[in-house]
Amino acid sequence: MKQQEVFKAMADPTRRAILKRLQSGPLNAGEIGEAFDITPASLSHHFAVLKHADLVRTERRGQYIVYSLNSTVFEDLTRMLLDLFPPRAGSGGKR
Amino acid sequence: MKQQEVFKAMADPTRRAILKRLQSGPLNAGEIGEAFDITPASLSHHFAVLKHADLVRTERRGQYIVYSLNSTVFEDLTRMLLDLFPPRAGSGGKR
DNA sequence: GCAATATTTAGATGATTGTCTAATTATCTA
DNA sequence: TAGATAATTAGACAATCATCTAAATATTGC
Repeated sequence: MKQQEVFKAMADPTRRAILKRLQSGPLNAGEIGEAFDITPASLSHHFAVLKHADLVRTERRGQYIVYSLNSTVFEDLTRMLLDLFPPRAGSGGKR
Repeated sequence: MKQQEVFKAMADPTRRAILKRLQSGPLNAGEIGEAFDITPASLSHHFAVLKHADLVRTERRGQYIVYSLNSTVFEDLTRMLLDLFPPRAGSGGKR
């Protein structure tokens, strides 16, 4: 997995919002864009970054291109963070 | 917590390496710097970013300034990521 | 095939970022 | 107090980034 690409992708608030928007299920580019005040071109750029980091998957559905979260990478991401911040006794865990 | 600052701080490979270096315990700026081929000034800049994101704590110890991981923020970070990527049934967990 | 719609690509621009050198601040010790 | 060491701050510079407009590509339905 491209650790650097993933972290870079997550560094932008718009991209994080896109990921959050996709939690409720796959959406096409236009539907995702409704929530943001940027041009389709800019949005497309963010999609490219997310795709390059393997955080989202795409599938053409006729005229539309449908985006969805790539859940397998999230496990990698979790591992990545646990590696950076190994939980210590007494921290985290229960709420 | 400043979500944006944290993600931005994590986006740089040198800063992630610094965090990783601090896993084994507190170190002063010079000790941390030995591992990297950058000037003290650049290193200091990275420290400032990490501090601003509240990922590290500092304490002056005489001539030296000692850096250590701020473990409380890691829990926040974990929550932040679980929020972005809520684990779904059948994903993650066992290996 | 053609017009309409959805999305991406190309190219440009201003802002942010990582790095450097030089100067400054803080601390120790002789 | 003066010199040495540790680290930061200030200012500059090249590279990267988020955004835009304009043009290109892909698909649908008449």
